Amino acid sequence: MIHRNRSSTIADVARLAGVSIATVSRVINGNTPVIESTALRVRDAISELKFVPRAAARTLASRRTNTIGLIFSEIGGAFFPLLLKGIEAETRSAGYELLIHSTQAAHAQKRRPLGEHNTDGLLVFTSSLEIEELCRLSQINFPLVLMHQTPPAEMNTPVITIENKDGAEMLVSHLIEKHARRRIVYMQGPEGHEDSQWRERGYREALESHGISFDPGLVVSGEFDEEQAFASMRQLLLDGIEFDAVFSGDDDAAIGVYRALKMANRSIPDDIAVVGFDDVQFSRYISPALTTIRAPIEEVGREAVRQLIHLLNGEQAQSLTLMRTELVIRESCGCSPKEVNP
Amino acid sequence: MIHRNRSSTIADVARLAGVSIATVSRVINGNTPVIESTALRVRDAISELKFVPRAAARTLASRRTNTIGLIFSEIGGAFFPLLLKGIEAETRSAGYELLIHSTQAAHAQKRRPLGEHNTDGLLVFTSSLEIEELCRLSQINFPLVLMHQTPPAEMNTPVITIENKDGAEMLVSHLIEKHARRRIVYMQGPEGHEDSQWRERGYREALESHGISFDPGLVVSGEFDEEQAFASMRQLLLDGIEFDAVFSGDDDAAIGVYRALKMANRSIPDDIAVVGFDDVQFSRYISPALTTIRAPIEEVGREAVRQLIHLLNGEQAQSLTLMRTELVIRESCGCSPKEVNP
DNA sequence: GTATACTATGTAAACGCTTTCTGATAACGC
DNA sequence: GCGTTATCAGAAAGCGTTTACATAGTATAC
Repeated sequence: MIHRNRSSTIADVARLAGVSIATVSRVINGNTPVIESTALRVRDAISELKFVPRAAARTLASRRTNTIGLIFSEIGGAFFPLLLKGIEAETRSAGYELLIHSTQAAHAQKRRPLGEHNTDGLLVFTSSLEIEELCRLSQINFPLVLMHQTPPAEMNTPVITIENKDGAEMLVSHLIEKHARRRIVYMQGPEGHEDSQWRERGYREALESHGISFDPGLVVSGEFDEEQAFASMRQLLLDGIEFDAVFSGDDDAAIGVYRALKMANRSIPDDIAVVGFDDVQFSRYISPALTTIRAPIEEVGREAVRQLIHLLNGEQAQSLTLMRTELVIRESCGCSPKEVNP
Repeated sequence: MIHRNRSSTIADVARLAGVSIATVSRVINGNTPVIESTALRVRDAISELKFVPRAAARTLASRRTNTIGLIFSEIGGAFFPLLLKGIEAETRSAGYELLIHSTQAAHAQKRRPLGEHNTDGLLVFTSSLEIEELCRLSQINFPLVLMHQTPPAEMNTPVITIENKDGAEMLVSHLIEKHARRRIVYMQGPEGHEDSQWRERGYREALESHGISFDPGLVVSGEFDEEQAFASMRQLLLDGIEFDAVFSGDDDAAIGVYRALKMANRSIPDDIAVVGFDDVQFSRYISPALTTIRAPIEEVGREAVRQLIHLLNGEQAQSLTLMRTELVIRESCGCSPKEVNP
């Protein structure tokens, strides 16, 4: 067994190229001019020794980690891959590394959270970080960008989110205008969930602008969750509440609604129209295909990174970025299919 | 504007606690005994100053990054979130950080890849890293664990993968035994894809053990992709090839198969039974619900991390870990539904 | 031709920890 | 009581870079 020979350092390169380590550093970083002939010798030496600078040493000396941290609470959601994809791509092309962290219950306290000690800036998804820590970071002026979460009033942290209200309004208006629905159920997401609050606002505004009065009895809990939506829908049916459409809050909940309605032999969309929100992968495949709202999740990720990079460069960042949402009409609202779907 | 006051260092803590920095370090790392009364003073000082050690300085001094790298090629796939979830959770509970990297075309060369310089060990998913780099890392004895990819012969790198062959065999045997299918199409994945090769082997063995001779005309390209599967299936139908079942290679391809069959007015499963592989989220929701194979993806991720940790601890790792797969019977094979699905 | 201003490179001091070596004190055996 | 061994804590030497400062050499100005 050969000992793992300590890999080469900048000093080895300097020796081989016959220059000082400072010059090697300059060639690598390209921030100070080095005469081409010298640079060439250095580059040759680098590739001959397969030299790769140690990230830790650079960080220690330069006080920049070259790393962005991402904090989120759940990997589960169907949109997470898209978000991550956008973040990863943009982080990459900005020349940063990406450190990720979920704050699932179990290990929360065990780990040192991401922060000044190992990242240059942080991307925080919804409420995955305690307000307290958020404030601390904000106070020490640590670069921070929030996604789908408005910061406490005194913090001036950039936020990227989607047009929840507009999306919901489009959906509900479509049900009212094109399908003459008047008694539309809204299923709320988890308590205090910002996306849900905005969607509810859009729902209300759509009702209002069409002269339909708001009926609190039509707002139930769906929790953005199939099972909870199923239970709430059954209850609604058992209670004999009358309604002709359901805005399920999100696509996951729509599945629960479908199950409950089918079990009760209500036809979708003839008896009850159903619409979701998110346009996750399965939405086009369920039967009838789900009318929903598509949000540019990947773009949310990219934009969040861009704003963070602005902050890292000491530039001004946009304090609120709202991404446009888009109505995706399929069959569950009562429109006719445009294509064959399984 | 207040200057961002340089955050406190180990020296500040030492001063406040009236000890040397060495003692502070020992209290933090807990690897050398420190008398309790002293330790207490140090801990108080740490929390008073809100001291958090700089990762870079620790890494530089200790030559351990405390970080695991994950390399993959595509975030897209439906199983990626599960894999990541397993990896994240296990990494976390082992006390490591997780650095992720995708090798999507565009930025591949632009970035310094993950490696010795910024991680302690690497998790590599399928063929996301060039063989060359893989060999280099292996040669310098860098801790490496592969997922769903067998290493080149001379490398002795641990591999975690799933029982592709057994799964395929279960599926095909089920079609033969329970549904009396004899002419079963197999749709291959991408050229050289290991999962696909094993699935094909399972397919063949199932045929053989039931006395059905292998017909190369029933093996077509599906590429694990909806569109490609759709095209291949249409071609098969146009060519008038006779078959009574399709093993689509994976669930994505099954969607394409569904579309082609419906378009040709062939009933699933009465005319043609269809089975997939992976059990992604939509499989239970499409109609008819897809019979498929479920693999413990999350567990693959966890196990990969565990093996890597073994390596990091200088212990022996298992060279091959095969995760058991499970037959999920729904309707598309011809079995009757057990529950109401949308 | 000397004074001046650049330019390209070298020197050496950080950066903030871990860890080896060493010393002081206390505990122990006899 | 003295020598020996444990135990705890400090001093100081790195770890491998970046970068402020110094210097030598060259071009520019007069």
